[in-house]
Amino acid sequence: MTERPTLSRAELEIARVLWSLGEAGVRAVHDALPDRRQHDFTTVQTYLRRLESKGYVSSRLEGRVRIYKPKIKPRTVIRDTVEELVDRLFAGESLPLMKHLLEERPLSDAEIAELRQLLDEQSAK
Amino acid sequence: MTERPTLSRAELEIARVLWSLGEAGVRAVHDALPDRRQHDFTTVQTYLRRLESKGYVSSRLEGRVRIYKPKIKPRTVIRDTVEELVDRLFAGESLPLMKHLLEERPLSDAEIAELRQLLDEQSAK
DNA sequence: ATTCGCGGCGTACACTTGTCATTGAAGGAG
DNA sequence: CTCCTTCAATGACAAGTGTACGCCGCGAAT
Repeated sequence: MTERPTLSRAELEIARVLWSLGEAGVRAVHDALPDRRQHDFTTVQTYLRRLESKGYVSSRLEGRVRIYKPKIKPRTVIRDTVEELVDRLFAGESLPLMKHLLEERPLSDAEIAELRQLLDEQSAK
Repeated sequence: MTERPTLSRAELEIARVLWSLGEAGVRAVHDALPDRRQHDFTTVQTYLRRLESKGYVSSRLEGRVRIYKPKIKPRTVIRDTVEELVDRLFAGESLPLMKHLLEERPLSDAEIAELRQLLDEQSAK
């Protein structure tokens, strides 16, 4: 089993942005971060470097710019991260987390419909 | 707004155990931890001490044993923690997290029914 | 009394994380 | 050519985190 170190909170966000961009240099990632969480350019650079040393992304030098590319799929990272959260905060039960989400964060009708859909598929199996 | 420092992953689990016990000394918390995550007694003691200094629990000396008691409700901690996760890993959208949970972690029929129930209440409003 | 076992309390210590400052090369503006 | 902007590459550093160890005192067992 390939044991990768886990990602810190800040690194998770950088990873997410990189997934959404596909591939990108430091500047692009920096600019794509949500306003309320602006970091210094070099901070983002450090995160990306660490992401690489932890094995989550790869990079190549393109001209004078280093381009980073995700190496591990979102799915995988999300699975690991969520599993750990559920483990620690909900004793391994995912239902309470879902209930929390439903109660705490309002969903649009469309979203509710979508969830119903998914539930149907689940029980169909 | 009372700004409390956030809890680390390990501290979250200790907090969860303490909520489930209501009040407890170090030994009780230590013994209530899941097998796969046993820590040294004094490690648990340290976590509890830190939880207290971060303002999440209070304690009193009862005889020669220090009893810890949660000060912040699970609800609150869960809200903050989940919100941060959703923010960083899902750009603030909770639906993708729900979808992930549904796809990745199988639910029993009873649980599915319970969720349907909740969805109904949501859309009723 | 002496010795155990348990818990409290203080302290430690390496590793991780968040956050930059610096230094230096490379290209474009003038 | 010279200056300015833009990155890359490093180095740094304080705070946070995981994980104890050691000494001390108390009450129970010998």
